[in-house]
Amino acid sequence: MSNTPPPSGTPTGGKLRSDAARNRLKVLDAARAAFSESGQDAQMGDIARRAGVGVGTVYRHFPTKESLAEAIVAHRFQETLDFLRTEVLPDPDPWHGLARSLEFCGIMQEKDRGYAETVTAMVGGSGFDAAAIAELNELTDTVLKRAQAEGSVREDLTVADVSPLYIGLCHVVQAGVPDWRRYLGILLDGLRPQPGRPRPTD
Amino acid sequence: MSNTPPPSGTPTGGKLRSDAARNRLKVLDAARAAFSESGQDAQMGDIARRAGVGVGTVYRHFPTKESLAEAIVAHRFQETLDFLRTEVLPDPDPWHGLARSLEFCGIMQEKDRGYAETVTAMVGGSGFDAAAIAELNELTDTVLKRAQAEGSVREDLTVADVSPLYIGLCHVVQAGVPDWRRYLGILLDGLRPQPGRPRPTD
DNA sequence: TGGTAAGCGGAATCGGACGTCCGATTCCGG
DNA sequence: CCGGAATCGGACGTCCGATTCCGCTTACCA
Repeated sequence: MSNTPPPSGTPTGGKLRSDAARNRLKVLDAARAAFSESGQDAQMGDIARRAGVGVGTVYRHFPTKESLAEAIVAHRFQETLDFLRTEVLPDPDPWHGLARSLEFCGIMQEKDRGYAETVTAMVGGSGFDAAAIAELNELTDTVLKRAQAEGSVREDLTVADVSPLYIGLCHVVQAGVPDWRRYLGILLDGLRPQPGRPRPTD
Repeated sequence: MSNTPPPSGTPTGGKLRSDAARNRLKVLDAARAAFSESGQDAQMGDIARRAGVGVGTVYRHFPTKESLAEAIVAHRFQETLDFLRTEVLPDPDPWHGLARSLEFCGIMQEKDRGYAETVTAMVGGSGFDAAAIAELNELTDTVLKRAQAEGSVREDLTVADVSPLYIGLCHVVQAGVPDWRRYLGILLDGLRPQPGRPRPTD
């Protein structure tokens, strides 16, 4: 016992020795690549190799594979928030913004086999930085309300209805459906105000 | 070498000794239960235990875990086809039939953690009884065309557009979204003839 | 520059799942 | 009722990936 190396959450706790800090980044990069390619099947040994580092070093920074995976997920989460903040929220056309945010999810999934897992975690809100979750919901809610205000989205939808769309889309992409954008089109049409069926409440 | 135990595809090749036949069924049942609970993570040892049989027996009937999994998938596939044949096709209301077939998928997924995998395989048509795949497509196509004929579904949809819906839905259910039926509702609305946007071709 | 604690590398260890093997047991035709 | 072919059962071998351990190296400060 007597062992509690720097908690090593994403934010580096105390200062690290310069080489340690450098290695930490190399490991994160390598892990990002490995998880993107292989999802949870990525191997610690492989990550170490890609990082040009020994396994021991990987474990020094992230005590378990799971903790490393979490760090990657958190990073992807931030990337997603960034996109919403800088691209979707400022979009003058709320409907377009909403569509783009879904498309973004599909594109990410194409590049990153682990993205679906991230999305599921985000939506499920499981064990996450509460602030990040809150911001995500707030951003989504804002865009949704704006779109409803301009009449481009049905009135009865809430954030809780939109979240699952991301999950479904990611997995459709993951399953290798080549023109997932067509699927996305169907989803989007389902969000439009429905003429004959104005309020599918319940 | 010199070994090629009864090919052991789903249809029992030659006659089995009575106890062997009995055990084969016990194994299949146990496997069904195990895969339903744990998906691909189900363990051979556990399956044997549930079946009240030694691992050796399991391996006698299914030379690898994968072959056992395939048998289960094939079984689920047949169940699905049965549902389409007996419940959806005869439904006088094609739209209702279509909706029910999607709902069926959600319900199966709730009961069976491995169902999404089955659906993905069915849709991808990977390594499957070609006849079964053909029937699946034909059934779906028939229902879809009927619905289009009565004007309840947009004209531009094809089987290829509908299949991904199943994949997405399964995974939404799998992710634990409690009211996935609401998600299903959005999907279905997206299938309706779209007033302002009649032909999202491309 | 020397001392030293922080870091490093990677061989060795652990654990656990699949699949094999073979002696014991059970069906079934004659 | 018998003999042996077909089956069983489950201990054991194999493989593979995560994690640990520890002697060696290096950054950093007085």
